[in-house]
Amino acid sequence: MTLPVTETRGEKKERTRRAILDAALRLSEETGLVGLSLRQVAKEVGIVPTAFYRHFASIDELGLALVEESFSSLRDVIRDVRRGHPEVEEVVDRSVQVLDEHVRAQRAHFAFIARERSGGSAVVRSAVRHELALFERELATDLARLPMDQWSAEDLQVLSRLIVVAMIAVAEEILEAPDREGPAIRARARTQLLMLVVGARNWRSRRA
Amino acid sequence: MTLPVTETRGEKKERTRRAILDAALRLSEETGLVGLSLRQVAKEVGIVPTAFYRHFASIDELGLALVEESFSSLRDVIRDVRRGHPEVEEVVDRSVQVLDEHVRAQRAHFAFIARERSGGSAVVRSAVRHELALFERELATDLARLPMDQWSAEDLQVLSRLIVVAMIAVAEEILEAPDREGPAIRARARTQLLMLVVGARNWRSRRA
DNA sequence: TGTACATCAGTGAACGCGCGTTCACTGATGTAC
DNA sequence: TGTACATCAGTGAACGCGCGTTCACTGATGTAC
Repeated sequence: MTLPVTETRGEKKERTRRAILDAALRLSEETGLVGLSLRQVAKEVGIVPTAFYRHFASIDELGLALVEESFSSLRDVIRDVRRGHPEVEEVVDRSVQVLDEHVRAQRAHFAFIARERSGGSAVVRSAVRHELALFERELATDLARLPMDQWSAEDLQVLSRLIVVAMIAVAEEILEAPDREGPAIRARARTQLLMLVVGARNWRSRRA
Repeated sequence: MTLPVTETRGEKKERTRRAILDAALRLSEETGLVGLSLRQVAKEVGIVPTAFYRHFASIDELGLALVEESFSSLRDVIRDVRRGHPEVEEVVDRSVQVLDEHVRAQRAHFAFIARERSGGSAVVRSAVRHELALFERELATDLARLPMDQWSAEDLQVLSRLIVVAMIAVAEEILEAPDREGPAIRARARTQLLMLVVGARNWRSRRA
């Protein structure tokens, strides 16, 4: 334990808030956010149930905070891929590698998105879907920078959707499979993205 | 009401069982299967809570029955596409049309699969994933009949996965969007499948 | 630096509620003779 | 066809439990002077 002497009231509160978020993330991996009770979270954190209200007005509000956190982790994937400014030839390999690393490093965040996207609480579910829609658009603008500038905005959006749903499925596989299956999953993910890229490359000519 | 005189005890029981399944399907559309209580279902059906046990040992067992029903509806999609024995050129249009019809006709079944695939009950979730894996393999054998016979089994499997996750996403869009957006969703679904087909057509040559 | 007061994270008792499950039961339907 | 008994879907009371939420509180930290 850190020395309480050096900790201000605000720092202590923030630490408890953090503990609540972590406990909720951990406990909801088994039951989903709907299966989570305020009392369970409080018990896990080591506070009395009513103290929960000093930090969040409800489990739903806690859920919205987790949506933000989790999507921050998701955006890190794009940012990290982009940071390597890979050539077109290697963008697939780099994307799969970065996705795999981030999913393993932030399991709970990716599991949260995959689960709560169709999970129980209407308010959290719609927040997740909203963020996913934004994320798809961000990806579409990234794709527009690749040499596919003859594409319509609609087609970029469709490709972006295909990539996002495929990669969510890959993330789910990574999360639920034992580590030793990692190489096979990455190989399949690579094939999936390559098929999408091949489709994309040949798209304009087929339409013309 | 039908005349009770003509109904045997077995028929009456089957009718109640059916009512329980329908009530569960309806009620769980709002809360997911986890959010569903035995008492809610019983109340909706118009029986006393304890009578539930004459039909199912638990909500999970009820859930497994719904998994079977729902996948029967999903398989109807493939079967109906196949029945039209479409030429390669029209298989995309026919698939989108059939999917759209079936999703609208059996909303609750498709919503159930999409939701419980990552939903709360471990036993139901794993049943859904198992069935989805079987379904993907069935689709892969169907794809093998199309003129892509040089493909490896692994690549067929990957393509099949891509199609399934994309079409589940389409089904989710159809389910949550108002009817008037139907044409736009179908157009996007068509573009998605076409991109996948274009990728598939050009796949072998790219690898060689 | 010392004192008096305000703030507020966390406490603990208490509430009413819906839950799954038990149990002994009822009475209509089905079956054996 | 009539009677005596078995079956079993559905009833109704009762249980203990965990839930979210209320309320008045404590006592350490922070602030004004």
